[in-house]
Amino acid sequence: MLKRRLNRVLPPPPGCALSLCVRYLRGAWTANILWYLKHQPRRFSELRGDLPGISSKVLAQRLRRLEEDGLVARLRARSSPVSIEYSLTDLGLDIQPALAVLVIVGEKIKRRSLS
Amino acid sequence: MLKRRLNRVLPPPPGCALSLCVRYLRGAWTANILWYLKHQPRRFSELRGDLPGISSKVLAQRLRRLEEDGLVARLRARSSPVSIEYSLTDLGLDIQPALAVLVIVGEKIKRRSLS
DNA sequence: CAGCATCCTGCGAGATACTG
DNA sequence: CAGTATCTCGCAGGATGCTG
Repeated sequence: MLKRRLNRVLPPPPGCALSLCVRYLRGAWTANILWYLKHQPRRFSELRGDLPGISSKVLAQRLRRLEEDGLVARLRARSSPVSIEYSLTDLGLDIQPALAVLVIVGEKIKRRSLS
Repeated sequence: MLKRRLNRVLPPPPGCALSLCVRYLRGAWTANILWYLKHQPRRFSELRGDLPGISSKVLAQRLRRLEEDGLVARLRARSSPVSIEYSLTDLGLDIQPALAVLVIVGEKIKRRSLS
């Protein structure tokens, strides 16, 4: 059956740069995954440790989409005990400043909600 | 029936500042709505014009959540022809720099995908 | 004008179990 | 270790129509 990847969800929001970028961060975990890849490549189970509560299914899904979107690269490091490293591509690096600002705003929000 | 608002979606991603902030931008239109409120207060139908393709239902939902989250303020401007103005709160202003960076990254992405 | 009501689709996510 | 399979739930969003 023809799979209808018609982009029905998130379909015709204005094609401006903001929507373009936000689209990459869809999903509750996506931004955090990119954040933990900032400093070094990480393996699947390392990322699962970084993100307490994520299921392997969701992590695999997010990583797969990030790879499709060209933000994350996949490298099979070893094969005897299977080991796969995920790292940021150039595009993934480009998006990091945006995440940094989101973190700063998030901390402001946190402080505000405490007071 | 007891409505189970258990926050099942987006529930226990690490409670870090990044997740906190990303939570406010959930939804395809949210970031754009905030963006169009940046320079001046806007009325409902003005926003609908700003965001070609959005339905009034979705716009009303997003505005309501933004109001709950404390990012947007609602002001009944006139009552004879009902007119309601939406504007950014201080918190809504705080998040603007993050959106600005997302726009810049989005433009980089756009340029990259053209070449 | 500024929405709300209703019905429907598709995706993100959780839980659990299983595999090479 | 790095996933896949199956099931269920809830939300974002579209379409259409209606209201004060």
